[in-house]
Amino acid sequence: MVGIEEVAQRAGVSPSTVSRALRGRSGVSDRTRQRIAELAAELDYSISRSASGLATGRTFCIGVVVPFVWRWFFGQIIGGAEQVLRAAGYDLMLYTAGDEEARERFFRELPVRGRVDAVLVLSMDLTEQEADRLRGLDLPLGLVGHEAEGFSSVHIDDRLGTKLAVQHLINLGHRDIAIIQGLEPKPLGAIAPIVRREAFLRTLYDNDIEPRPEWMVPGEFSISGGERAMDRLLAESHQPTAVFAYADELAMGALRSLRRHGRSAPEHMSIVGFDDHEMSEYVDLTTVAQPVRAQGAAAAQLLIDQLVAGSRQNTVVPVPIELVVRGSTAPPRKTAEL
Amino acid sequence: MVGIEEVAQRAGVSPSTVSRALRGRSGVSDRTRQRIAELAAELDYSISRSASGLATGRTFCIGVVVPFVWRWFFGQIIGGAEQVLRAAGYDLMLYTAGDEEARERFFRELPVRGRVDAVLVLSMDLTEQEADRLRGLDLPLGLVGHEAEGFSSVHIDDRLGTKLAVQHLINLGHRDIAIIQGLEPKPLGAIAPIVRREAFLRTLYDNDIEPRPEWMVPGEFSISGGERAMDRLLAESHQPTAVFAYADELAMGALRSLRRHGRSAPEHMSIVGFDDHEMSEYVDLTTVAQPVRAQGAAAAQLLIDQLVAGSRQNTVVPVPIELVVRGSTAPPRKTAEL
DNA sequence: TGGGTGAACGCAAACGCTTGCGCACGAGAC
DNA sequence: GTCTCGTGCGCAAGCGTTTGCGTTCACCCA
Repeated sequence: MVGIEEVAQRAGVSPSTVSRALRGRSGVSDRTRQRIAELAAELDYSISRSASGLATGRTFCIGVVVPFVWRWFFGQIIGGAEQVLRAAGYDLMLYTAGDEEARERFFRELPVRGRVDAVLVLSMDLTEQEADRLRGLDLPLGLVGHEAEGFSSVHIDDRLGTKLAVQHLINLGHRDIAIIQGLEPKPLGAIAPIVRREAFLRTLYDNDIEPRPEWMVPGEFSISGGERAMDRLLAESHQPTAVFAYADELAMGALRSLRRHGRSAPEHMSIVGFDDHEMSEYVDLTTVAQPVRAQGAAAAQLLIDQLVAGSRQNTVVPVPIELVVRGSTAPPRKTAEL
Repeated sequence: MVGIEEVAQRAGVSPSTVSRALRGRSGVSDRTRQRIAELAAELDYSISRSASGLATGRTFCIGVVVPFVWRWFFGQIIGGAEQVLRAAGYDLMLYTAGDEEARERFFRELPVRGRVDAVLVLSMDLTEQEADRLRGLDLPLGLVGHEAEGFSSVHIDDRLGTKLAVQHLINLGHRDIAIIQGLEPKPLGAIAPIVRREAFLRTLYDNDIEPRPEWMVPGEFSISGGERAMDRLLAESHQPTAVFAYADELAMGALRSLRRHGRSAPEHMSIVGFDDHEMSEYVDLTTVAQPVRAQGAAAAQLLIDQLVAGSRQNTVVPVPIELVVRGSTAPPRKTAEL
């Protein structure tokens, strides 16, 4: 492994000059700089990140905390973020904190300490304690999904999205509308489920529809979670004519359950999801589309901006959403009771 | 940020002793060690990774190189790997090298240099040059998907998997079988497409079936890629009764195309995929199942083993596969020409 | 009682890079 | 010809840990 010393010797200059030349600092003549750059390339010199980090206090690394890597949604965001970070010369360090144990451990040990220059948190509703722990790092912080004090953030309007979806159902003539909610509102859950649930209720009220508690079922965040949720709905004596699902994956599970019970959408029941998952077009699901990759990219950019500016100014970027009407929603059958 | 010096002062010992105590080195009395541990916890001391890395030459970081983060398949593998790495005290640094530009850049700049203790490459067919570049790092190397000199690896038997799938179709009575191949065999592509294609041909030959070139269509690795591929097949004057798709995502696209053309599987055409994607059960797709998360975990473990042993011994772990028969395959219609 | 032994710990030199400061030198201004 | 100033560069002191080696001290055995 060739070090800065060797490059310096070959170039006939001191290590300081090599350092300055390579980092683009002033105080080096163009001729020398050029020569050093060539020499470095020729020798395949690569700076020691540890040494550089020790000397400067910067790691050129961004920590990204995510509940699950293997969800399409998160993969997209990470992909978007990575592209921006890479372009800015930063590496991405991945931390998953899906289950409670991993999460507790992450915030206790805070393995990002001294490893990263900024932290990006994806779609996790942080407890005040967790947020504080991160704020204590004194690093630029980013958040995708909602807002929090001390964080730059990028997020959609969950309230509006929910309203778009539910109002769409109502406009089609539905009044018997169920919701498959996200995770149970636990302290460790995401905040979006709560917001969407409230917006769901509000939209019903605004249309003089009385919600029925038995039509508000929780759904674990997965296809099979959605399937089980729909199973429960179908087990009710009186069934809704439409369902709003917290996420497309839940909606897909609902569709599967429907099919297993010999029903289909939208003939027997209309279903609308949220996210516009890659597969949603495939299964012809009406949904609320949000740009996913772009959110990751935008959040990463906010952090980079802070890092290059050296300032700590938190920004909030709203993200547009859109109702995409596909084949899973239609007016209710006259003979809804089948 | 409290450093080792402060812990040392408060404990009334030298930094050396603190270092030894915290790293579990011998030469520290149990009483002192205990005291230091408590003090470190109390002060929320966190070691400077840069400094430690500089002194030891180890980063406790593993680089993971992946073509795309947002594919379900890779997300799963990364998730599996992360869990193992985290448990062993390593962090995960993510590098995506999906398109040619990113890939070329990655192998030229080799940003992992001096940043990681080992490198894990996921499902990328490395050119000899690329593999050499990595070998030049003189670090433990891991590979998921196939084997390569100088790498520990974890992979399935693509040949066998393909044979299982195609033979299944033949056993059902199909003789007019098409293949939707993976990426065109480019230098930068994966090696699996080539292997599966060859195994496909061999299985046909072994059953005295003559392959038809017009029934071997390429498919870009995505749902819409599969859709376009099936469009091409359906445009042929003489059509196959069954299709083997390189991956489930391609198969799903094929199903979509089929439906768009007013056909369906398995009535008009049988379709079998590869991977057992999360969604495959949902769309009732017959496929070759491989454990995905487990492969990531196993590969990570191979690297950890090398790192703790300090030796450089490459191991190859074969991974079992299994044909999962679902509803997308059936015997051909008598009136295949519809 | 003296010498040997091992445990517990401190000293100081790395590790490889960065950067404030100082020096030399040439170019201009007077 | 002196003075000033700016440019280009080297010196050396960090940055926070680790670790080989040396020292101290208590203890044991001859």
